[in-house]
Amino acid sequence: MPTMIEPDAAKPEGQRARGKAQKLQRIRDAARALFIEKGYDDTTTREIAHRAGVGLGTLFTYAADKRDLLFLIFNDELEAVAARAFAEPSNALFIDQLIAAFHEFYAFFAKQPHLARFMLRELTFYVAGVEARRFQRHREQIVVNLAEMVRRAKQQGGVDAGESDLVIGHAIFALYAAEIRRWLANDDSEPEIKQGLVTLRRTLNILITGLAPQHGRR
Amino acid sequence: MPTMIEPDAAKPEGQRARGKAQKLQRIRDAARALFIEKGYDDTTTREIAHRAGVGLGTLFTYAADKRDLLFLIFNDELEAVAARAFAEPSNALFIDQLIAAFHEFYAFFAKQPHLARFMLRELTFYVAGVEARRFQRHREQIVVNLAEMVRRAKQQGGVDAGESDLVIGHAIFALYAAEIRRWLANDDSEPEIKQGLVTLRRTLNILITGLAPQHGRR
DNA sequence: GGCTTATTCTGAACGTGTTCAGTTTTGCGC
DNA sequence: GCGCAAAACTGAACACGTTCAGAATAAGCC
Repeated sequence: MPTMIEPDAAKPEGQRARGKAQKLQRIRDAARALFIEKGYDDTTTREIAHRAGVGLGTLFTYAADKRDLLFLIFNDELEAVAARAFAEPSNALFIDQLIAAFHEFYAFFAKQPHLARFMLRELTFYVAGVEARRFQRHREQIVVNLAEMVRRAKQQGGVDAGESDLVIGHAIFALYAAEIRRWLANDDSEPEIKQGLVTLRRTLNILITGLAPQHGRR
Repeated sequence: MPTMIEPDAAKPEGQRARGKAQKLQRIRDAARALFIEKGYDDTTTREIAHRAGVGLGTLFTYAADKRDLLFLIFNDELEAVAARAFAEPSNALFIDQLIAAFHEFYAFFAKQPHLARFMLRELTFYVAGVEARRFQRHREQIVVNLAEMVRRAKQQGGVDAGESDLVIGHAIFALYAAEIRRWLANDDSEPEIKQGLVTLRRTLNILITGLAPQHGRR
């Protein structure tokens, strides 16, 4: 069956690009299924390649390394989560705004606590892969979003600090990151979102209220 | 030269224990030298075993895995640093007490920025090795020390927060951990301690002062 | 269609961390 | 000294992540 001039494809893409896209999707699906089924460490790259129906070497033309496969899977979802978290400005109390935003992340990570642990483990410090770098940019974007949230709260009078929005954003993110780690580290069972958010709220409240007495010195 | 009855050893230890102690020391020295010389990733366990004059398998009776070797080397020093950091109570301003304590850690990590990065990378989440667990206990101990510092500051009137000492200790540690990571992540050159502490101070000051306006609402 | 070039794919081969069955050494009672 | 059980040691073997020289395939051109 040769020279069958393009069935119905109106795409400007050649069949090369389509092949790549399909393979990428198969690799993504295979990796996701196996990572969830067997965990990150117990999944071998050979298995992923086999399940995706590609050669072992091919895997590494789509992802820089095994780590990158993990990010390849979750980056899209994670960006969607972030988009939802920082969607529209709110008039609620600043602390409630923060908790509402972070709630999205807690809910997302609670769905795959095991892999969440790995993502949070692997994100510390620089990595080589393209997707890993995307992950880190995404992280920085969250800080920027938090800074923007601080800026608005300042305007509305809910916040009045003598520091730049960005530095404050970093501080908020640091507390969130530490809390979510502690929340996920607890054990292998399904983590309790509500409980995690209560603890996070207490911690963030310290930052908002401050430690020093209102008028005291020393 | 047989039956030479113990040259001058007054130790109650048999020569077995002494042999073990010596080997452990040789392994420590070899690992430290190579890690510093070539970096963590570029050092192989074979090299370490060879340099230490032991078989490859022997290495893993002294450390659970390669990671554990890293902690095996630095745990002692790190505990000494912590002891110095939290030595005696001070009457200085709370923020100055904190900076003075963390200064010890910054100075220590600045000596081996490359390996420091690895330690901070590897410490996230549970690990198998004995030394790695010791490292985590050490981490928790710092939080406890910070909580104690908070308790004293409360008594002296420098701090007046509606939260438990331990929760506050965790928050302080979270901010410190995030800052020291950012400080070390910047590049491969020697990090500037002074600069790092300035940033840390700004961040911790936010926690102490708080974000909310003193009397305002909303 | 044929030819050439660029892209993509592939699995054998490599390097490395880790294990473990077998060997060597030590401690100890006689 | 002499056996003998326990402890410590060892390197060949294994499993896995990653690389790369060459094979296969698509694209472009006549």
